[in-house]
Amino acid sequence: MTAKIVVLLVDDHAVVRAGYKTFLSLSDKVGMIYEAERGESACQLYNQYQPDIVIMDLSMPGMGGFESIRRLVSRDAHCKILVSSIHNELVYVTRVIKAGAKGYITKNNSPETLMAAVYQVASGNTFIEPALAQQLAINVASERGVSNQIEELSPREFDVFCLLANGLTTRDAAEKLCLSYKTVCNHTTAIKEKLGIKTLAELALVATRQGILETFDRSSMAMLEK
Amino acid sequence: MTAKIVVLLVDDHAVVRAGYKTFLSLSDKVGMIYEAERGESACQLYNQYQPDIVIMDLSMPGMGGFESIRRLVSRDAHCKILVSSIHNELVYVTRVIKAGAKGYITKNNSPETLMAAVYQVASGNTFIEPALAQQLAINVASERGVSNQIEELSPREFDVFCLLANGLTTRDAAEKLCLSYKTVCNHTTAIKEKLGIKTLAELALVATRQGILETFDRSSMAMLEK
DNA sequence: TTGATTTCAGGAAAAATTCCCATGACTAAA
DNA sequence: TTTAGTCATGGGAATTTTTCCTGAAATCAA
Repeated sequence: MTAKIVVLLVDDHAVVRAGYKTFLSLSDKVGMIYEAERGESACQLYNQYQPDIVIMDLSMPGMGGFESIRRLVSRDAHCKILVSSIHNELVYVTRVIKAGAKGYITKNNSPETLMAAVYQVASGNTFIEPALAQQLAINVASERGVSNQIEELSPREFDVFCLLANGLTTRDAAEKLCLSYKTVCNHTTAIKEKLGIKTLAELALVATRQGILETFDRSSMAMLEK
Repeated sequence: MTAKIVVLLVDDHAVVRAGYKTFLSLSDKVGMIYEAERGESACQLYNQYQPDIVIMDLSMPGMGGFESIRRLVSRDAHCKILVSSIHNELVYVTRVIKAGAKGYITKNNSPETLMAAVYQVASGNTFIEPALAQQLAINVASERGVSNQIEELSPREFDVFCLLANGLTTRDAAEKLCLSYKTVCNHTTAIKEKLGIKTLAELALVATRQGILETFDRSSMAMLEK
């Protein structure tokens, strides 16, 4: 057996990091575990320790998970990133893989599944959570784009889409993405065009209906629908 | 000190539960820790073990955190629920407390804060995360109700609000309401001001969270106003 | 009646958006 | 290697939307 797996854990929630550490330490193949709260420090720690695998949460403050993935990959093309997300929507899976991650699992998995994913990714393979992989396969086979028009958005457009859907102004989104205001304007126009919508409100509705935005209180909404 | 604190942990993510267990076991005042993946089983386990405190995640599949709180409280009015959420929006705090929870903290807290919250709630007090409590106090003091600013909209403003929330453009809304475009613009500005929002996307989000959708005619609006 | 509030809307100014264009980077095909 | 295509980025000008201020008419409660 080779050396132990060095892990970099990126998640803004201390509780969640503690959970991962507990799970990971069940295996004797895992060595040092470094932790980062956000994307910025993750990049720095990555360079410093050269971990065998990065386990990353998607929804983080600051630059966010997607941008973090892109940066890590642009620095080191062989960077092995396993995304662990609370989202079980297919849109995310495809996006994340496109961005350069090597694996995707949701957080409601057993330690065993997590470790299986870690081994796979750390040894250079890919790992998509079986249930999601199934759905993905079906979707692809049935010729229907994963989530219709949203899939047609370019990666950058998707970034902008997410921020706008969350209620950010064009200016705020530009700042968050470190882009010119005009660029975001142009992306926004393209997004509206592709999705066939006119207002930001529609954009937010599309996002919520696709489950891209967590609406927090689904139960009471379900009640209203009846 | 009396007997140890019996905890019921409700979160659909195994990793997160593991994190809590790690944090909680740092204290010798915590005794048994039971776990539930979702609201349904939480109710059952609650009856079975009568825990001193329930630590609950908000965003869960199935009945969801919100509904779970209501059920637990309706069964046992003295049920002590500490909500631990990834959301740091005030809306959630107030709604959760209204639903009957006794505490609210976000997930990016230290073990110490978590334990402080657990002690407080378990011993019959309440605990709101300090930072959020601050904001809440400020909001209340400045007279702006947190969640139901919608109540402050005038009837006409509410009409406009509903249309915009459904994705209509200002022009379309004006036509639908037989108003001048400028009038609708002005109403929109007033609405944004009252709700403290900047974009139509936010408007749509507020509407979804309040469960207001496709309520065009005045009759159903009158119902909502009560 | 009086004062407060709501509804309506116009004009001028400010801000946001669209549309068109150009650049550089990258990729896939010929 | 050349070519063609896409993507991301943003500038400039024109256009559209929104804000802000103003006032008039209507309603309502005290």
